[in-house]
Amino acid sequence: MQSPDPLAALNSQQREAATHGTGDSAADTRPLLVIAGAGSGKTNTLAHRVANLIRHGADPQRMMLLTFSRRAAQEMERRVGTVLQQALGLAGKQALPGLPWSGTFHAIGARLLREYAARIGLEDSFTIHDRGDAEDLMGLVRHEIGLSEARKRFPLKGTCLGIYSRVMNTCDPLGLVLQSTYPWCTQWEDELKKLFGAYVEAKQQQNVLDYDDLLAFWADMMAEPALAQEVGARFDHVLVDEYQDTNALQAQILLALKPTGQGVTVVGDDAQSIYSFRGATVRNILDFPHRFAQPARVVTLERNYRSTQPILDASNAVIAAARERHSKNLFTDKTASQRAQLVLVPDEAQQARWVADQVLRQREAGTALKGQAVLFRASHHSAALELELARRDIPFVKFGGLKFLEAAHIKDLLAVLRFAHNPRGRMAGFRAVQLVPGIGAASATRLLDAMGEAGDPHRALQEFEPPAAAREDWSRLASLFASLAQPGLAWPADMELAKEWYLPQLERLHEDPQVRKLDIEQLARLAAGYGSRERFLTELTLDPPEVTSDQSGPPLRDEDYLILSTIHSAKGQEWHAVHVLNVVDGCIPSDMATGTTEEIEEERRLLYVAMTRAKEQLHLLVPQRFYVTQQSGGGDRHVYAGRTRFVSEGMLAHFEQVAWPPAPASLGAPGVQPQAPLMQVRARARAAWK
DNA sequence: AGAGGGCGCCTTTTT
DNA sequence: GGCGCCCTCT
Repeated sequence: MQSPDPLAALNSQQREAATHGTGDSAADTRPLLVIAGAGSGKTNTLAHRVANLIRHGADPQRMMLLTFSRRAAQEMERRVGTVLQQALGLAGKQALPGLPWSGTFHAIGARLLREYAARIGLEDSFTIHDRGDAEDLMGLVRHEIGLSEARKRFPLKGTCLGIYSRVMNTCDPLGLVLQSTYPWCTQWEDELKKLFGAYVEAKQQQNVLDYDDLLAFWADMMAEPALAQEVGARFDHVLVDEYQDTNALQAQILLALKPTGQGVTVVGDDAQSIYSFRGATVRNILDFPHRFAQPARVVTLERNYRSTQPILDASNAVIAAARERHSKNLFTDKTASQRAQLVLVPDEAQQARWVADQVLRQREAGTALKGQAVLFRASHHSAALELELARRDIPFVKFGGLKFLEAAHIKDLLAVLRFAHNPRGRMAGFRAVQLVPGIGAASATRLLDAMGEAGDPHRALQEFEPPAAAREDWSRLASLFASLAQPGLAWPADMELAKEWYLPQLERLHEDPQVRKLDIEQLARLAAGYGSRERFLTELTLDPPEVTSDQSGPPLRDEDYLILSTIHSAKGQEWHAVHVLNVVDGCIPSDMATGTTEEIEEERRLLYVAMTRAKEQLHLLVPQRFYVTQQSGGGDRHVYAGRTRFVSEGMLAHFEQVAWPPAPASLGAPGVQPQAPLMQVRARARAAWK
C-alpha cells in the first residue's frame, strides 16, 4: 500500500528531530535535545516523532510522555493519532493507539507510587494534598509546635510551605535556600528545620502526600538500583516537553530512569522559561547535552510558523535584551505590513473599553472570538475587563487564577469524599465534619484524635458522641460515611450520596445557593467521567479543570467565546489576535518580582512568551494611571505608571504607537511617548511605611 | 468551653 | 474569598 510520506510537510530540522534514532540513523543511540523556538512547530514535531517511533515498531505502552498539563498530553495524543492515521492509511474509525503513560511528572509519579507502594513502604490508599491543604497542614503543625505566638513574627504558613517546597524541588540545603530566596527568614533556620520534620511526620501519620512528595518519593524510589532498573526497563522511550520548566528533582528522575540517555528526548526553549518561582531551573536544558553517559544530539528549530515578521521583530528585540541568552533568532516568511501596536490608554477602565471595542471590530473583520485572546500577568488584572465584557454580552472563558476547585462549596464536597476515602486524612476530615451545624473546631479535633488512635477509624467515627445540640445532624453525616465505606458502591454513586447530603448544608451556609448548586451539578457530571473514586480524587487534584467562566456551565463546543488567560496559562498556545493588558512597570515586571536580576529576567521572558502567542495582530496596552485599590468608597487616589522597562526607547521603532482617546494637539505631536520613569512613586509610597 | 457571626485586611505566576 | 481577631450567644 502506497501512503504519502508523513514527514514531507516537515522542514529539515523538524525531520531530523522526528526521525532521530530510526531508519538510517537507527544505530544512533544518543539522547536528543530539541531547542524549539516559539511557534517553531514544536508540538507538531514531537507528535511526528512519537508517530514515527510507533511506525518503526515502538510500543506505545512502553513510551513515557511527560508534558506540562493533562491538556498538552491530550493534544499530543490527538495529533499523534492524526499523523498515524495518514501514514498508515488507517480507516477513520479504527482504534488509535493510546499513550497510557502520558501526563505531568506529578500525575505519572502518583501512578507509579501507587503501583509500587507495597515495595517502598507506602500505603496505596494515600490521598494527595493540593496547595491549600498543604498550607493548612503546615499552619496546623506550625501552631502545634508553638511557632504561631504573635510576638515571634515567625514566617506565615504560606511562606513556610514555599520554603519547604523550594528545598524539595531544587534539592538545595535549607540554609542555601533561605540565603538566596528567603533572606529575611535566615534567623529561623533551626525552627524551620524542626517544623518541616514535624510536617513530614504529620503527612505520614495521615497517609497523605503533597505535590513535592510525588516527585521526591519517585526520585527516592529511583535511587534504589533494583527498582530503578525495573522501572527504567518498562519504557523504551521517555519524551519530556517544556523541559526548560523542569526542576532539579525532575532532571534527577529522568537521569535515573535512563542513565545511558538512550531513548530520551527532551524539547524546550530557554527563552520561554517562566517557572523558576516553583524551582524550575534553566540549567536543566543548558546542561542536558552532557548529563548522560553519551553526549546528546542537539537540533534547533528556528523557523517560526506562527507570527508575522513585524511581530517577530518586536519579540526578538525584547528577548535580545536578556542578560543571558542562547543564540537563536526566529525568522519567518510570513510578511505583513502591520507592526505590533503599543496602545496608550488613560486608565484600566478605558483599557477595558478599548479591548472590548477592538475585539468586536476584529470579529466583524472575520476573526472569531475564539481566535483572539487577552493575556495578563496576574489573574486579577482582568477584573475591569470582565465587567466590561459582561456588560456588553461578550462571552469569555478565563484560564488561570482562581480555580473551580478553590470555591468553598466545591472544597466542601470534595472534603467529604476524600475523608471517606482516607479516614486518616485530617485536613479533609476537619473541613467535612465542621459542615455539621453544632460541630466546630473543638469537636472536630476530638473526633479526629479518637479516629487517629483507633485501630478502625470508621468504627470510631460511628461511635463518636457529638455535642447534644448536634446529635441529629451528626447522625445524618455518620450514616453517609457508613454508606461511603461500603465496598460494593459503584462510582459515581458515592458522589450522588455525598451531594444529596451536602445540598441542604449549602442552602444553609451560603447566600447564593443557586449559583453554587450549578457548580455542584457540574462537579457531579465531571465525576461521572472517571473510572473510580480514587482516580477522580487523584486526577482532579493533579490536573484540575483550569477554566473558569462567567457562565454556569462549560460553554458549548460550537459556541464562540473570547479567551482570557494569565500569561503562564497561555504557554504553548496561539491566537490570531493577542491583547496584553497592563504592560507597565509594576505589572510586567510584577512589583512582587523585582528583587533580584534573575526574577526580572524571568519577567522579561514572560513578556516574550505573551508576545510570541500572536499570529497576526499584537496589541500591548499601557494604561497610564492606576487607581489605588482598597480605598473606601469611590476614592480618587491613583498613581502614574510607566511603560514596561522591557520595551526600551530603542525598540519603539518596532511598534506602531496609538494613543486613545487621541491626544489633544496641545499635548504634542502624536507618537510622543512619556519617558521611561525616573522614579517609582509606588515603591516610594510603600517604602514610607517600612 | 465552644460555636458562630461580624469586621478589617490582604490578594503573582502553578504542579 | 480567605484569614485572624473579637464579640456574643448557647
